[in-house]
Amino acid sequence: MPKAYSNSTLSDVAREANVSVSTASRVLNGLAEKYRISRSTAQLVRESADKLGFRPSQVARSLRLKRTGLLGIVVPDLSNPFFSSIARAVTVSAEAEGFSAILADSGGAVGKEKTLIDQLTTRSVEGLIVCPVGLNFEHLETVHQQGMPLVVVDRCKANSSMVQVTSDHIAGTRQAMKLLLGNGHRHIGVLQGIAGTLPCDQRLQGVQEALTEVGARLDSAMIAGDQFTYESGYTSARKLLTTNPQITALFAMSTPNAFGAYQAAIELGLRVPDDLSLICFDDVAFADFMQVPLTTVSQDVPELGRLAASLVTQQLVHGKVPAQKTHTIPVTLLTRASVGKTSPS
Amino acid sequence: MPKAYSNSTLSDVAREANVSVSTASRVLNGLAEKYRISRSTAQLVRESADKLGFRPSQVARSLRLKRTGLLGIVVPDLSNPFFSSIARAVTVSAEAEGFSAILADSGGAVGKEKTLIDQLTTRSVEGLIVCPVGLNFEHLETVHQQGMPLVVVDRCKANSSMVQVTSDHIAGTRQAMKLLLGNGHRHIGVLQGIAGTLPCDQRLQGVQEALTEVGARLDSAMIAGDQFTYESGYTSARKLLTTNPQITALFAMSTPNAFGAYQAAIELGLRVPDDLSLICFDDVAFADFMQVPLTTVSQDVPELGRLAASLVTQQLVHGKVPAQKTHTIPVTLLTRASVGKTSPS
DNA sequence: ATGAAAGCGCTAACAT
DNA sequence: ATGTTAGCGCTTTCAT
Repeated sequence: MPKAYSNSTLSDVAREANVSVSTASRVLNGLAEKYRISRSTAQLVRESADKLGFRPSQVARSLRLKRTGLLGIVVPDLSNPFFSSIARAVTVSAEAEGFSAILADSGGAVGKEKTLIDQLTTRSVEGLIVCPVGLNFEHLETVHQQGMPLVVVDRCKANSSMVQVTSDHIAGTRQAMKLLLGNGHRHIGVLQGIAGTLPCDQRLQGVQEALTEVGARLDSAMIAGDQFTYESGYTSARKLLTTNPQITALFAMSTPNAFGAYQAAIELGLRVPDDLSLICFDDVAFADFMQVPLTTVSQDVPELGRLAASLVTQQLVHGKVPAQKTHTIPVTLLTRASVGKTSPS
Repeated sequence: MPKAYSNSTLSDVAREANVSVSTASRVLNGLAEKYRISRSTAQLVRESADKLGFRPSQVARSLRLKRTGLLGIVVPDLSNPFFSSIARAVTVSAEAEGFSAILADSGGAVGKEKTLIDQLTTRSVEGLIVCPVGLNFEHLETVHQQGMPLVVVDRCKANSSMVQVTSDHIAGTRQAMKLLLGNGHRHIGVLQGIAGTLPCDQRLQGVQEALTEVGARLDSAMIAGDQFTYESGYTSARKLLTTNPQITALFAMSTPNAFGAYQAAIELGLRVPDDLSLICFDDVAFADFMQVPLTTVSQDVPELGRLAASLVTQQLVHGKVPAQKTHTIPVTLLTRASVGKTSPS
């Protein structure tokens, strides 16, 4: 019975089979044909390898071949379903192409993100998929310019030469706004995430565009928030709703933002959707079982990850440099119960 | 301005500094003192390294030192918040101890799990944290017996010599059952997950024990289900509720199970908690915003991951072999709204 | 206080 | 059809 995991090396196998290491290497790498190695020798080598439970050292191969088959993936928070879903898609896609992925969690800190990417390059990952914190891209640009295949997901950078994958924030937001506006809402508050990040900026732009089309404009007093978190949603919704009592609808940039807003609404005695409509970007699991099922703009999260992974593996295995820099994934409006019509006044 | 990422090697640095590679290596590894290398030489080496943007190759180091600083983590489904939360805790803890983690998703297939672990060992990971599918442990036992530091999380194996970390399923279930029984429920249906896995078996045992204490017993006709999924919960709840109309409460083994059950209840015209009480193991994000906030037995998921990671890193960096084989993490009953009293009959 | 050289396990160019 | 050998980039023993 061969040991399943051993520390025997190629030279052990060669010795056992009475052949040279090159012959052993060739056979074990399926190059027997090409080198016209006799069937009997090949067979012998394979048996020896089997007997010794030979496992080729990827480390040694990597050093020799200068290819590690390693990808790095960094996200701001893996406990956030949005990012874990991306991480899953990346891992699975990478695996299918023969790559393994080293996972890193930046905790939303740019400094940490930088350190992690540094470590990953030091480990000779062949490609990088990163969901950046989104405010500083210098370290990403640098590593990209040095020739590292790199794909940025979600919090992209405007005007960048890096390959980027993101949802269609503008179209998604416009759909959401269209629903709100079509239902008579004219005083719409915006709960924003991290200002300056592309998802945030583009959603803001979508709001503006939609408003412009109906001859309105976005008052900066109607915008609040600074994180994609529950707390930010709660605090900013409270602020907005007390300062601007004329608000009939809230557009939240994330699900946690929306839940925070919902809580704020309850505390202020506002019923959703009767007194206040609520819509948000991102989707929740089990949204249908919520007190008020949220109407959302749902992103195709696995597709973001899948595409990002494929963009780097295609480049790695087939040398296909992505023709397009910016890849935009469509989103879907999921109409549930949290948006209502304004009462005719 | 030094290049941030380059491909210059140690010998490049040595040449630049007019010293030997050994000296360069020593200085750059902080061994200058120990080898009594002159301050000026050391300084020169550092400057050269800086100038060339030298980044030591971890793969070369790994080959030489036979230490990769790599951990493997495999889970059945990273898009499940339970597992992504574990993965996060593991990654972060590992990182803090100087390790990186390769992430792998088995998709709940034992065969895949086996292949992945095989690949990971081939990549010379120094330790393994695995949330197994939970039905077959041979491959895990094997790799463990070969001396690989390995910690099993969640779906553990009874009577194993492997190091295992899991929640206190029995105590948690008994707490849940105590609540149900205290509220007068005597006809309690059980929605189980993957039969044969330890979490499933122990929860079943907890149900039995609690029932025995009040002089009742668990009828096998009151158990249904075969996965920890929504569908399994839905199907088995429908079956149980139609076959046994006397049921007043359902104990679900997972949150998705519980949501499936909730849907089934709605369709059967049963109100929760008035007509049917519902309680489940695992917790949901935003449970408070559910139509009927679920009463749950909440696991300390991050702690499961943290402990597992620490168990392997402690062994790796300090040679501390875990004294205990089985590590049980306490759980907490979170009383919300889905459990009611039976109507006096 | 520093250097030369072996060798970790593998692949591939260059023999024969 | 198979073997010899250099070398990937690093650490460390042994010299000096």
